[in-house]
Amino acid sequence: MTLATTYDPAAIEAKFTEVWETSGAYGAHPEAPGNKTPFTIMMPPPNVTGSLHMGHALTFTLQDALVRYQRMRGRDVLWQPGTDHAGIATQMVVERNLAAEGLDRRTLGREAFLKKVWEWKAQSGGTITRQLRRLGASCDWSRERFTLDEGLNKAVTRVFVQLFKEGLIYQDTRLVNWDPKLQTAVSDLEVEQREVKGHLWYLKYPIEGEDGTFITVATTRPETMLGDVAVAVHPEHPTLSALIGKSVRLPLTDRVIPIIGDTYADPEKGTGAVKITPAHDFNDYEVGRRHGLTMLSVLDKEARLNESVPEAYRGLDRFDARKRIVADLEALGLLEKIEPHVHVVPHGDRSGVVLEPYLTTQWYCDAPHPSLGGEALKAVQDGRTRFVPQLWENTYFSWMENLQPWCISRQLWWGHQIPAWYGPDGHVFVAETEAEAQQAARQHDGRMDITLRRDEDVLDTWFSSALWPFSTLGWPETTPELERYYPTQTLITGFDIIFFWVARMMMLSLKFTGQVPFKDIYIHALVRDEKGQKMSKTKGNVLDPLEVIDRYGCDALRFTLANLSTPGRDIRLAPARIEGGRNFATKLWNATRYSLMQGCKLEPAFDPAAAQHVVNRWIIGQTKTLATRVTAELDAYRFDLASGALYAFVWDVFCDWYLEFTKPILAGTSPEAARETRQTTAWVLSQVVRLLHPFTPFITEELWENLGGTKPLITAPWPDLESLPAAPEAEITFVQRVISEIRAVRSLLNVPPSSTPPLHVVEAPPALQGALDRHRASILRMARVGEIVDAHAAESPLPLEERGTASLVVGEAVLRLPLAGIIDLDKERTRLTSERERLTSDLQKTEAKLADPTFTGRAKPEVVEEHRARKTEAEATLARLASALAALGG
RNA sequence: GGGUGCGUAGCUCAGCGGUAGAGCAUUACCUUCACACGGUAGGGGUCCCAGGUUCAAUCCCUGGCGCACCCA
Repeated sequence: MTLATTYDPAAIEAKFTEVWETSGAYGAHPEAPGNKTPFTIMMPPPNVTGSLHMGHALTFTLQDALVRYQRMRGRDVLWQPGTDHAGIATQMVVERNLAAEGLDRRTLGREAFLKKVWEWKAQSGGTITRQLRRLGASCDWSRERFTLDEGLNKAVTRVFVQLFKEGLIYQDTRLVNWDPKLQTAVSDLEVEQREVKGHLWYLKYPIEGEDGTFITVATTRPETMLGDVAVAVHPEHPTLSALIGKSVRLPLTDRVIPIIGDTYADPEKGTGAVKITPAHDFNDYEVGRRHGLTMLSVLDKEARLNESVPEAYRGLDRFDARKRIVADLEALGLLEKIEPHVHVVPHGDRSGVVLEPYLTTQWYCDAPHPSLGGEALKAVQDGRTRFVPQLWENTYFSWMENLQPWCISRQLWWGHQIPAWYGPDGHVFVAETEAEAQQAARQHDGRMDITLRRDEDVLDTWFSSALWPFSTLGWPETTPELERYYPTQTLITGFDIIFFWVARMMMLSLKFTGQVPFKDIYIHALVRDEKGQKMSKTKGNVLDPLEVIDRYGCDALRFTLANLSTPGRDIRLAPARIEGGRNFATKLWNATRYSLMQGCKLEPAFDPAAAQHVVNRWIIGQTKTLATRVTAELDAYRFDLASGALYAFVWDVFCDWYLEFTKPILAGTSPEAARETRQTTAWVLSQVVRLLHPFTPFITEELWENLGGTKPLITAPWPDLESLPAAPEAEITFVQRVISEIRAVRSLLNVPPSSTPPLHVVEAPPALQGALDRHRASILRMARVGEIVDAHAAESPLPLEERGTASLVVGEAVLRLPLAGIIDLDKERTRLTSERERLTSDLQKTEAKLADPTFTGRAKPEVVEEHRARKTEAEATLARLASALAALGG
């Protein structure tokens, strides 16, 4: 079989994507596990209507690498795929589409609207999973789940009802973060605090009964003054505290509100007095509760002023109202001053609009409860679940230790509708089905026919994804999958959803299964552009993974992403980096193509432990070292180091040295050595493609097939080379150094590539002489040397200086390159002199250390020993250099 | 304001108590029979600054300075 001259990723990718999936290679096997240990990893479900971006490419590359690795190690792997309904995001898209047709969801009605969303899902829902296949994601697609499918819906309902029964889900009326654009409540996590340049308005409130005296309050939101119910000053404020107990007449209204004492008013800030608007500010809300103040809501769902305000302002948008109120106060002479002011303002992370603290009734989950957040915190503290890199546990801890009740209801239609029904008297019945709710209602009410109204709201999408690790496996049923694959081994995800998702999975998994959902949580970085900026469509700096795949190949992208995945550091991805990955793939392709051309073919009977030729024994030992290294790095989630080790091996060891060393053997006179070399080459390549397969699955599968692999590489066992002998290093290292030295000298002295001078051996102990003999052909070829001769036999009557000779000192060997008429003797002298200077300076440092009794006394013995050896070697090399220089009259 | 991480070659980053590394870029040479997406050789670094610990600090500690992110 021969390989195409040029590597064409597209054809290979299409072929194996198809072959792998249809062959069942991706599937988990609960029914016939044999003696395999399960390995489970949950795919963080992407938005069902989303499309693949570079962040996905990274996370799924790493997941797939881990999964392929574990599969090759003989685990029964379940990589559970699926998608998320992404409530707000999806509903927003569909509403936008409707708006383009001049429709809106309310005129359409709930049922018709949901039909539209399902249509949209049907239309765009397969996009991301198709794209994941192109990335090579080897998940068990036959088990794909969706957060709104029937089984998951059942799990969500079960969990909601049980938590409600335990009092861990409850309704409450309090301030929430309200998104006036989307007209829904959102959770604390969906709030983005943005710093904005605003103003501080100083408003003068007339003191009741004392004409001409005022108290001044500073506010960033003058429009809320219509909802003020008090003015607060610090009880120990030197001047203002005297006003406590008095009242002010609230301008623009006819209301009289009290001046109260509360430590919330900071004497150092603003004027020392603050207006209190409990229905529109989280801090004021607390003050209001402490003082039993009324909560006066002055905004409606769309953040327009409502009927509680004087008629002139009703219906005004909040920002129009601000201008109007400021103008009116100014006209009344009640605006003291305006200062520019930078402050943080909450924005909706989806809608981007300014959020309003808004008084509504919502459903809450008691996340801080010991049986939820408490357990989730403990599980990481006691190591049942481990973060990798570990530092992320601090992020997790700080969140878990300050948990707030989680607002789980959303005023949306796309999602899991809350299983709660209201009776005519407003009593709420929470049940898994309407029939059960009816029954409970009958008992409550005593009547047979009661019309129940279902709660219209849906649950936060993260509520359903929090159940993902077990709901996808069939819970609440006790399925074989749940028994076998839960708890899972590893979760791979980004740090941005530790709170949103990871923490909540921890809570609800522990609560409902009694076990942690995963043992390891591997947190990877964010992909940024080459300047370190977040990729975003508006900035126009996105790299589309699919375009990258088209251009460079999927393996190039995957390898590059894995290689850049340094723990704790973001990835700066530039096209030049991916080019590097592509070049690597091409290099591997060409090396294999060449090997195949040489007739290298996998020989099942080949025993690497029995190889004879030192070059082969060397590369086999190097391969063993590589396999050990890659395995260890993958076990430690060091995808960067594992891929880096493979890169260095393929390029610097296998291609640059081994293949070059084998050329004379293959062209040589010993058929036995040539045969062994062919088999060794094929064997090494077969190990390398296996070790690389998790990173670059497509090209390795293709190469493997061509090398003569019988069963698909995806199912091949992971290399275990522990029993092989270590590499004989010394001889090959010496030969490499000889070749490198000659090349360096030639380059420095501008010896033309076409000239092939002889190499004279002046001095060499028997072992090194033997090495020079054994590797003669390689040295001639790789260093472009004409012949290797004994210097003493070859001595010419002319002095060295006149002949023009370059000297090489390689360990215990001294070699010469006679370069008569070619080299510049001064240059050679300079070269040797600077070499001597460098060594002398090193030697002096080493000697100084050894002369220091505190060093020899306190340093570890092996370190001292190493310095002694260093000294001995430097002295010997210097002596040889000195005689070389002397020969040149230097 | 609280917290975390990062400052190492022109760029992007490894490394780590015992004489500084890679990739890319760059320079010179090479159409050497796998590969120019290549080969060979080279240049390039007060390892942010200042103290401290240590026989020994790029690495550990303290304090700065700068950058990024998270939380309030």
